[in-house]
Amino acid sequence: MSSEPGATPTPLLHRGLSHRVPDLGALELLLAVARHGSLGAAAREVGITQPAASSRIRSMERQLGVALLDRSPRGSRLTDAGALVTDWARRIVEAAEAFDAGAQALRGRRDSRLRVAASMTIAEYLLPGWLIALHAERPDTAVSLQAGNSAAVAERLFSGEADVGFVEGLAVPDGLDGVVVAHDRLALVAAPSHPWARRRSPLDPAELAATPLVLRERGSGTRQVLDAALSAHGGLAQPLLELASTTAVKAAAVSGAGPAVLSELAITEELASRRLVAIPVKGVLLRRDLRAVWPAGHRPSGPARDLLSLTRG
Amino acid sequence: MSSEPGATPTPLLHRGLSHRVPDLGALELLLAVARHGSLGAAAREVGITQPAASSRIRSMERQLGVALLDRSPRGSRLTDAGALVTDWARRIVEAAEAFDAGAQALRGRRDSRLRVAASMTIAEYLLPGWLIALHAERPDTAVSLQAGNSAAVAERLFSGEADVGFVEGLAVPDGLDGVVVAHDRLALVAAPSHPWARRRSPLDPAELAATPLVLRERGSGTRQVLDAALSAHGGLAQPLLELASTTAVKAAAVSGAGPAVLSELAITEELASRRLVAIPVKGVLLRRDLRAVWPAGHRPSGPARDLLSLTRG
DNA sequence: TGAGGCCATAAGCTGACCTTATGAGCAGCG
DNA sequence: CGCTGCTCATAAGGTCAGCTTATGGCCTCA
Repeated sequence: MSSEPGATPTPLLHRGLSHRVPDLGALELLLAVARHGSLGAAAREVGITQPAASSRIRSMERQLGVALLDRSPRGSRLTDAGALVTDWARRIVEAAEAFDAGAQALRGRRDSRLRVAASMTIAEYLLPGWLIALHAERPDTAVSLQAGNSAAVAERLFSGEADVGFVEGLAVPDGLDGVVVAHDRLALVAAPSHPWARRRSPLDPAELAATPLVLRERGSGTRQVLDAALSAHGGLAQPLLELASTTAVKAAAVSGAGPAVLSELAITEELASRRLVAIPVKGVLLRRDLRAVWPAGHRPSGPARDLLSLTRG
Repeated sequence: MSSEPGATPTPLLHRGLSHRVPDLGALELLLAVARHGSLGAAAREVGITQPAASSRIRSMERQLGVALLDRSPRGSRLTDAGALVTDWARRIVEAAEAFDAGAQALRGRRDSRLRVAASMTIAEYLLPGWLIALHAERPDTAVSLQAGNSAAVAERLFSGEADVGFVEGLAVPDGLDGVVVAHDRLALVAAPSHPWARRRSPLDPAELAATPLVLRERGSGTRQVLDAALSAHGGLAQPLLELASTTAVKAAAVSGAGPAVLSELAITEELASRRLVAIPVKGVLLRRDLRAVWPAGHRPSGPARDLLSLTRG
């Protein structure tokens, strides 16, 4: 059993998150206890027996090294630490709900009642939330999702493979009608250690254009918007790095490779924790519209309409 | 083994999230595969054998009903669906990292190198992110966290039980110095079905003051700010509901009980998915400062300084 | 053509988590 | 006072997911 004596500088702390964070089932159980004020009632809600719930919460307390519940013969209430842990747990569970909503749509069969085609950014950041909301209002709507670029979305709409599409970009593709459902601003960001992070005055667009950046590859939606916005200021400099995914660009920027331009949607987490810092730029509108689209003249009805009414009220 | 033919209209869909979402270990493994482009390399990173990784990813694909990887004798790459799933998975893992950072601080012993006392809102929403960032820069800083209201934070600082504190509120408690590290705006929100959600013009403060709201109990930070802001407009009406936690208020608002006033920090998720809608209010500044604080004259040094430099650059 | 990367399969072990059965503490009530 | 009904805890036993090791096939490159 790995009884090698020396070694392991950081003692056992590096066996991965999953050994330090309770699994989803335990977190759901904890939320249920918080709601009901009782282990037994929570157990019933999640479909296990009371002893199972008792033991599971107890091993979670052992794992975390923190007492979560005040148990009494009249029920169980969260301790102060327990309340905090429960709130953090709720965020994991919410992320898991979004994952689940997305995964179900991805698996969705062709006979789904609502077939959605969406661009990557929208599928990644916005759609799971919409699907959760849709499920809350119309629980029996089976949704299927296909992700692709604007051209692929348009094609699926024309061929009848999709009921409604979502695209990001400057204009509505030919032959489609659409409404704007959200906006996405592009932000210039850098690691906090970058000199620009300390600037007090907004950056000049020409200076931005002249500086090599970490970017998505040519042809991506983000890159197009940026190209267009900076064409009046001398055009984009040769990129510092060209990467294939938003995630890769983000990782490069966080690790200090250089400044990057990314969708606000992609970086809220990083900004909140100051892994990245936004750098204001003077007078350049790095904004793009996110639109719901459908074949011209065929305004969506039924489930597609339900979905749209969620996205834009 | 459940070989019943017909039946089950919603087949087994209600056994809880944890049966439909892969566990954290599997998600971490997937992220590692995405990074390395190889099951074997990913397995090494997370400390398991290659066959274990292979089988785990495969059962994840079975569970989700979606192919995640294109396997080849030269490695494995994400499919399109796999890329989406991986992005959604990353959000779960990030939430888990925040949970872990918070939980470690909560468990932290008194001999930790950095002892933090923070108000609930800050401990809940901001601190985990800061701790992740701190850990990235100073991996061996052991942090302990105690949560409480402003008075408790001040007390811990005076008694030397804490090295630095974080409070929300209108003013710095007596005897403490501080700097503003972030702002928190209070927002008026309601379920999308509420009439106010359809308003085009901003609400009049007097009308807001006159309407019964879902609120935290008297004495909470949020409530104080709201009271102060509306005292000039006739004072707050009798609350519709008075609840003990931010979460409970949020849940009530989402379920349509009535309009509520909540911290922006608490509702980003709900706004993004339109489970809640923000309602503009005319000319009332519902803003409060979030401050780092320390005993007057004893500017923080060492680890506390490191933490502060993360929160405000 | 052999070395070294990739992935898949098979057989066997372990441990986490479930169940059922039971007991003990506290409240309300006739 | 003792019954009923709620709470939580403990004990004993079964099941299954996920791990390991051992192996084999495919592809590339020197």
